[in-house]
Amino acid sequence: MDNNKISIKDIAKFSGYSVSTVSRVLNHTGRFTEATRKKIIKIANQHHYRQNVIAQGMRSGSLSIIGVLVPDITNSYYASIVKKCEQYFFQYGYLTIVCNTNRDPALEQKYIAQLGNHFVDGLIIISTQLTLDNKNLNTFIPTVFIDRFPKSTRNSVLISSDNYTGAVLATQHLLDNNVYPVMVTTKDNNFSSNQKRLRGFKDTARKSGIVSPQIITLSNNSDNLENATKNLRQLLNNIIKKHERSGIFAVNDNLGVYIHQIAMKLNIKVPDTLRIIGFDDSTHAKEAQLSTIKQDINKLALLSCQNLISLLKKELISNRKIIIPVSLIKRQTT
Amino acid sequence: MDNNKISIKDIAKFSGYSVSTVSRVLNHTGRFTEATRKKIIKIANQHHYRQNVIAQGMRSGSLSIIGVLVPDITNSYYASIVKKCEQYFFQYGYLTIVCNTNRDPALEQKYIAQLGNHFVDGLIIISTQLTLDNKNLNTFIPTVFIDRFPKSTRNSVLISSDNYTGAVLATQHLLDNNVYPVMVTTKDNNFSSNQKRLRGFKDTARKSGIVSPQIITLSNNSDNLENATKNLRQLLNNIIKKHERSGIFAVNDNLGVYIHQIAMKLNIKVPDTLRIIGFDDSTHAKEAQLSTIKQDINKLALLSCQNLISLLKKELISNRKIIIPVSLIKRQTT
DNA sequence: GATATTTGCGCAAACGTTTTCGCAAATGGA
DNA sequence: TCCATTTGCGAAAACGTTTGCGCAAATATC
Repeated sequence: MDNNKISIKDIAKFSGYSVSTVSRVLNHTGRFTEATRKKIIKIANQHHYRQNVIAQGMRSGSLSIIGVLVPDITNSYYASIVKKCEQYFFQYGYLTIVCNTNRDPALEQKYIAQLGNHFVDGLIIISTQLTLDNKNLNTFIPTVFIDRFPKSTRNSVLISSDNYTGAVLATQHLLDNNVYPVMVTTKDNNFSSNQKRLRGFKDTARKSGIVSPQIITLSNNSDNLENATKNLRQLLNNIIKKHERSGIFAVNDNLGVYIHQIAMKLNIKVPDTLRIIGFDDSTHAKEAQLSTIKQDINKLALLSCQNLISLLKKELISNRKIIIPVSLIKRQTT
Repeated sequence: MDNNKISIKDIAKFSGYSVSTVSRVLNHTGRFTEATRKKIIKIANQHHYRQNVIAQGMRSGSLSIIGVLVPDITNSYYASIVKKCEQYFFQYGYLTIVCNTNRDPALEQKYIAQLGNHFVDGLIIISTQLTLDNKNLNTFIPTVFIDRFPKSTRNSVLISSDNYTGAVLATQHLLDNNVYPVMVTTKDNNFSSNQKRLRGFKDTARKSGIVSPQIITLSNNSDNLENATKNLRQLLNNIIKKHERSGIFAVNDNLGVYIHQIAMKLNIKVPDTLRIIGFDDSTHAKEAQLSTIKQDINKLALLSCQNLISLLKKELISNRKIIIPVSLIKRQTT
């Protein structure tokens, strides 16, 4: 029985034609008679011939694969991006290798090193490192960085949402609600996106006359919120004691939803006593009816894909740092 | 400047050694002096040599890639499985190509055909087709099918949760609550998993004396729940009018959570007037405090990976159809 | 010091394609 | 009928590895 090891050579042998003719027929290039085409195709089908992309890649120098690195595909934000990318690239003839870096810089490096061995034509990276050690990126693989950028890059495009303006919108929204704004964030604030959100909050609060805007940094990262619960209860109680009308700007929706839940457990009325706004517009936020700043994930993903394709085609790229507008979504928590 | 096109040949030239010696040094195989090793490694590093997996694949016949097909990576159930698989396979030296089949059988076929061209060593498939047309699977790629199985398979392992028993547990739980059980499902019920859940419900309800158990099939699939809202409102009202204490067994958590939300909007008290139980134990269910049947996703994914690796190693596999136990999770909706 | 063994390394083939070049046969134009 | 062009197809090289084989030099054995 012929299992899957039928090559173009075998077909050449069986059909009596040469390897080159078989190749031309199979690729519909060059010259051949309709008669030979039929014979060759027939034999190829009979033997369940499958083209060997490895050998093709050997010749062309490419496997037509794109690598996508995300911290954790279980997170709906990353999942959405990965899905869009995968579907977009498939239309352009690329398959997508997905890597969960698990917020581990060393693992991220491993993946990049591995993918750098001529596996992929291009990369989409949502990095977990503040300064991406680009030792492994010096193979100059065309790369689109989303949200978090390495210090210096070559052959790449940087894309992110407008985190600063988003924070301004959120803070201003709280101020417009006539509440005292407090920002709650996590230790992950070495991410450039989080830093921009902090800055937007501070600037806006100061502009409204608050001299030293209050920022609460929880000790744990956003994955491990449970551990921060005790702190959070105290903090929430403190906040509502201090200002009779206060509003929390949570650095992301996960945190915002979590704060909302704790407030409910503490019988703190939202939005009457406490207002809450998040950032991201995740599915969680939708379900919890959390006000938030909406990132245009579709646009983000689409632009990432388009720019990567442009990089691959070596087209001229005018704007190598793209900022995508965000918008305020008012829901029940403000 | 040497970009990323440095081959083992170039290093041979630069170092004065032969290609074979360079290869042996780089792979730490065969014989060579420490001195030559140092020289070669140095030159390789200087020129940023990266091994070419395509050429290696050419020789070995494999790229060490696994393909994972899921309907939609945005769904947390599939995302969890993909993540586990990807991480497991990476430890074993495999990268993972992820494909969103988008519940489109034709697209699924396209992916399988593409991956069949010697791209992958093995496949994990959560199919969207009732009967998987295995024309493209006759390349005998080792495959693990999760949840939904094709009619006939070769070189594959089938794995799913115990959907039947899960449905029995859910239904019995409602009966134990002394409520009249109604099952709500969607048009996706051509999936073998859903069919098993239906059967489990019917059997259990009948056993309790209900002659013709009530099953409501919503017209739209689980992605498009909004369109079913109007129906659902009427249905819920009908149900609670008919039986003073009723309980809904939703075929999956998405649907269960959705029903819960609508019930709240209709001011139907849950669990007092209406009890609800879902299936899957998704994150949504946790957040909504929905009672549910918990699938052991970790075990499911782990066994899938282990069995695929076994298939790849051509190990003897005793059990080619694996059923994973489920358990009842009682929360606030029952 | 002669023989046997080990060591270090090079040669060349092979993996499955695609593509350039060239040649013979077929076709066209007068 | 003769020459020019077109057509169909084959030979061979190339892509970057790995690896079996062999050979000379180095080392060990007595």
